[in-house]
Amino acid sequence: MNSERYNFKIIEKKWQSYWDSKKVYSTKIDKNKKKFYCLEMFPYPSGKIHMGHVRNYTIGDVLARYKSLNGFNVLHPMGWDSFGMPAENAARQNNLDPKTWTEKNISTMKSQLKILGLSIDWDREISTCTPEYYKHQQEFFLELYDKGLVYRKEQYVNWDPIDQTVLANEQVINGKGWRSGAIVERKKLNQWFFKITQFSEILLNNLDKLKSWPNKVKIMQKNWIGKSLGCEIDFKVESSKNIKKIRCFTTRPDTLFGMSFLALSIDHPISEYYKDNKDFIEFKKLCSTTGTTEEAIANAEKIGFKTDLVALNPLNLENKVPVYFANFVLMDYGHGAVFGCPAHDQRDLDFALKYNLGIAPVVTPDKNDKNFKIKDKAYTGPGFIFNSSFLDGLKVPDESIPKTIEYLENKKLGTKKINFRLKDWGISRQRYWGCPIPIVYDENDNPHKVPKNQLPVELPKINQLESTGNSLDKLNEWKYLTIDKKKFRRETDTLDTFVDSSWYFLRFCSSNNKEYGYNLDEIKYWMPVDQYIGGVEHAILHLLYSRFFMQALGYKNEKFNFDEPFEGLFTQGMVCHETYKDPENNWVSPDDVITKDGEKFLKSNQSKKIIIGNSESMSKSKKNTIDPQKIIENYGADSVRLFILSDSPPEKDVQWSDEGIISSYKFIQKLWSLHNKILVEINKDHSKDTNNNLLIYCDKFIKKMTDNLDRFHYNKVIANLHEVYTFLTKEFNNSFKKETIINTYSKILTTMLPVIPHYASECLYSLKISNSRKWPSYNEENISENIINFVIQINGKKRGLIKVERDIDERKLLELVKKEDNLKKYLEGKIIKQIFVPNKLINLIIKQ
RNA sequence: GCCCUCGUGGUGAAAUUGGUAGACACAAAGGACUUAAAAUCCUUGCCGCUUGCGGAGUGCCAGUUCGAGUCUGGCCGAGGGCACCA
Repeated sequence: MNSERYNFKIIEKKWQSYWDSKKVYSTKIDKNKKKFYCLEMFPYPSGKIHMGHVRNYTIGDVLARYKSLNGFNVLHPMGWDSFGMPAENAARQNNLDPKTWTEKNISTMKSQLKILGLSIDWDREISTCTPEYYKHQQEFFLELYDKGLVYRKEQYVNWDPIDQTVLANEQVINGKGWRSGAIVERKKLNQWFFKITQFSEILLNNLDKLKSWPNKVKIMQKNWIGKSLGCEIDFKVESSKNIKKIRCFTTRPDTLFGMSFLALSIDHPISEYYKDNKDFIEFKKLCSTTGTTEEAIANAEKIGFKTDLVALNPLNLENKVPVYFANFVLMDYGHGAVFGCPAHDQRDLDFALKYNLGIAPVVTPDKNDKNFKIKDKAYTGPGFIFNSSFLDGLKVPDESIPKTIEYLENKKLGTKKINFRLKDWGISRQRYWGCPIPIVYDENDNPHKVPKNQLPVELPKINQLESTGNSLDKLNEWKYLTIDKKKFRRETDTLDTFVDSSWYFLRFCSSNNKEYGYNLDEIKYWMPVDQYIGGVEHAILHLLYSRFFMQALGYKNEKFNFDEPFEGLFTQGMVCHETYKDPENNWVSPDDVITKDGEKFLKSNQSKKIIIGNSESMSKSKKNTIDPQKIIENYGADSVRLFILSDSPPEKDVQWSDEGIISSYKFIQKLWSLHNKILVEINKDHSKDTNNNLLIYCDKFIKKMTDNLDRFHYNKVIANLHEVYTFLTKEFNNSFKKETIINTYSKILTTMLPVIPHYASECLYSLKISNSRKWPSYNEENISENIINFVIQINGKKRGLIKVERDIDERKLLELVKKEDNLKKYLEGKIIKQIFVPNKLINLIIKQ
């Protein structure tokens, strides 16, 4: 009998080298098999893997292994999102080049991922910072250029003064750079753009097709694209200046009769007329102090600057209203001008109340209430138009908006217009460590494509980066070149790293294809990604850009047989840990904390008590991280996988706990001693089974495992494993035939393969059964037991539970109920109603 | 301010279509084994009276229903997202 402890160190290594040497997870096209493309968001090689990676890749690995057991041809690749700023920052700090730093990190992290026992096809590994990868990206850039989807324009950009780089709008968080945290400045630069707005409509509409995406993400993207249907209206202006009209965009033309002012953005062209006006300059200054982000301004006071202009209501020329500059109107949406209808827009109402402007309601919620009044809350709900001359009686909003637009168009007063909030994607970055843009400029500053045969434009090697700004721009021997005796200057900006990750899933389908970024046959077989798994922080940027890339690449020549890159999306929660501080308010790592008598102290100075803070997602800045490598070394990969899945559903945050990982480790040890007990039991070879409990339970168990794996309820999968352990420990006090044990137990072990692959492989191996690894099926008939617990309710309350035969009828059951001694006291009186749910419950309504 | 999501024991959570609330695990307490400790195993959601039984109970208040954690309305609280988007 083999009763020694389960030695994960030997066994995990053994199986990992077996999988490696046999290339078990390397994948090829097999048209006889259904494919499954399982992809986790590839990591940025920042140094070492963290628990977030462990969770992300464990979830993906469980799925990949499960699908593979179910007969799918599974593509499960991994790579490195290896361009980006941290490499530059680290290189500056350590006086080395970003390439060396990045390559070292990749090698560390790859070895760490390997000891997790992931079923990854490493033959397809890619790294975005290699010329083999970005060569194709440069080709795509030029393709998009030819298609008119790339353009250059001068624009105000978000300038990060610390990182000396430009940020996309999406990368500015509360007016600060998303990485450096510096307050963002406005600066005018020549920039390259991808014309993502060309696909606004399709990117919006396709969201409906994405049935297996979280609703939350779809709503975020929908809001981001921000389609609104409305109307452009030119307001005639009476003015001493040369101003004839002001164009506004509105989604509520039906409230025109309630107009009492017109408001302009401070950046509106008309502001030119006031640029020398001292009061206006003061006003502009005042606006800038309130900040530009919505949340800061949300509760800020609405303020305005009254001009000497007067605007005319196109539907009622008698109605002449003042024109203001106002802090709540944005220049980069619509035309930077709105008409104010205080009764039906809260901002307009706040503004009107401050400046004593008219508040005329034109929508009433109740058709008969013609005296509807507005106090301090604007009415934006449905209703009927009134006080509006020929518009009166129209139903809001279904009739009123289209009818008003129709009227305005007929009278040539306005034009129906669809507006999107989405802006084009600025892709230029003033950085060294990124993909070079394959463009050169002639002496007149006209851009030219770098010829295809000269691709890739390789990033020149640099020994030491300049302390700030773009080192590439200062590298004259690279920057200036001659083609056909003409002098050129290279584009020294590099591409936003979101470009790198916008097509990597295509590259994985044919990582080694030299001719082109992908091979169309491979794409047609593998794409789309069946399940994409990653953090919700990429809900908008990365996912939207990837969706755009598919549209852009497939655009016109329609090469792809799919619209959307990611069929299914799963966003996993974060890994959290308590935060610790010493009495001096410094963050303390869990490694430096010791527990004594239920209280925590600083390990190096045990008189210092630790202040325990909230559990927050693991981050270096709060020092509440746990190093996965150490945990794997101490407890094994299977224990870590088991724990990271066990406590919370994968889509929610999970708390890391030392007790939890120890408990998972112990559970595997317990499974192992049970396993050895079962091996002994098999050899006893009883001639027949004493009962059929094992068979019934096994089928029930497989059904539960199957259901829970299908629905991503991995925490319940772990619970099922605990249950089957408890069941088996009890059941093996009975005797079963060798055949029965092998049949059921090998199925049970097979279901463990996705979660704890090393352990389950070892157990199956020691059972000496054939190597065919197939997800077990279950017999639905076995699951329905013959004796069931029937719930007895009296007046809606559960009063008893009786064991009866399956499919018992109502009459028979009632007889049994009446015989039950402890139910008799509830049954005094007359049964006036009874509800019978077959095989479940009976509810007796009794009147006393 | 708007949009979305979520409120279940000391804690993380289960409860597929409305039908046995608290599976599974962590912590704590008690018990068993042991000379003792560790390890292991068992018991325990709350309140009330003697093992048993009874009562209340899924953020709060109503409603629908024979029956509500689950459905509807209102309120309170937490988290996430955002663009004052007209």
